[in-house]
Amino acid sequence: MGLTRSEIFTEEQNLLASLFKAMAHPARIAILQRIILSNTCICGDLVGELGLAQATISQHLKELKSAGLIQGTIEGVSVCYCINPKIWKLLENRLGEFLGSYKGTTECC
Amino acid sequence: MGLTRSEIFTEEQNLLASLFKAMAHPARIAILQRIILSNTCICGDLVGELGLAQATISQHLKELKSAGLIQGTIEGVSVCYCINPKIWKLLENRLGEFLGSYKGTTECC
DNA sequence: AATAACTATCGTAATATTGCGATATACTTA
DNA sequence: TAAGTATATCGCAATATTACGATAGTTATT
Repeated sequence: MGLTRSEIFTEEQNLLASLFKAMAHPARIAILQRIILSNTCICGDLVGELGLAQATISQHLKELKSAGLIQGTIEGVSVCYCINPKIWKLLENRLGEFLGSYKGTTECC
Repeated sequence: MGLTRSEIFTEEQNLLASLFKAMAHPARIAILQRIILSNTCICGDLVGELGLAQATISQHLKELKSAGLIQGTIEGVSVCYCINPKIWKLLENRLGEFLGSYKGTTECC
């Protein structure tokens, strides 16, 4: 008990859910917004700006990275993160498809 | 500790995160897909189709409902759920804005 | 009124997430 | 090589999520 039964769902359902999950925290939304805003990649700036501990920021970055939403490259002593364009495009497509599949035409409840 | 610090984020960030969170489970994606597919609302059909216990389905429906994504009306002995068009539109707009704010023009990392 | 059918809620166990201090690791510079 | 800077990881505590059996509540049918 207490464990998501991924095996009973389709790959599409699991994929969508995992992408949503990666973005299901305000700190991670904030991080993504910040990365998008300053097109050029940032890193430890986030710690000062978001008001969360360094360990916490690092953990959120790790989650975004393992979901594939961002990528990081070591740049000297710091790490430069940026959006992963490939996954971002995929996200736009799948999400657009999913949300667009509802045509709010017929009233129901 | 162990509690999301919503107060340090913007309303927009918290809103997006909460909507994502509501959809961050394959069962809830499946439920939404099923509701969208059979335009007319369903209910206990989900229990038989998804392979999760009735209590579990009910819990997921409650989460989708409290996030505003779906709405339910009592129809005799059963409950009829359907998409909440207002929130769905809002979701489409906000998400489109958010995802579209990234223009994958300049290479970075 | 009694029974059946459907859904919601309660209680509980297992697992996951969130946040942070402390520490480890990696690179740079003096 | 030593010190400094930046990031990742470990370990832990608090809280949240997931799943389900049991049970309660509600409406329909007999």
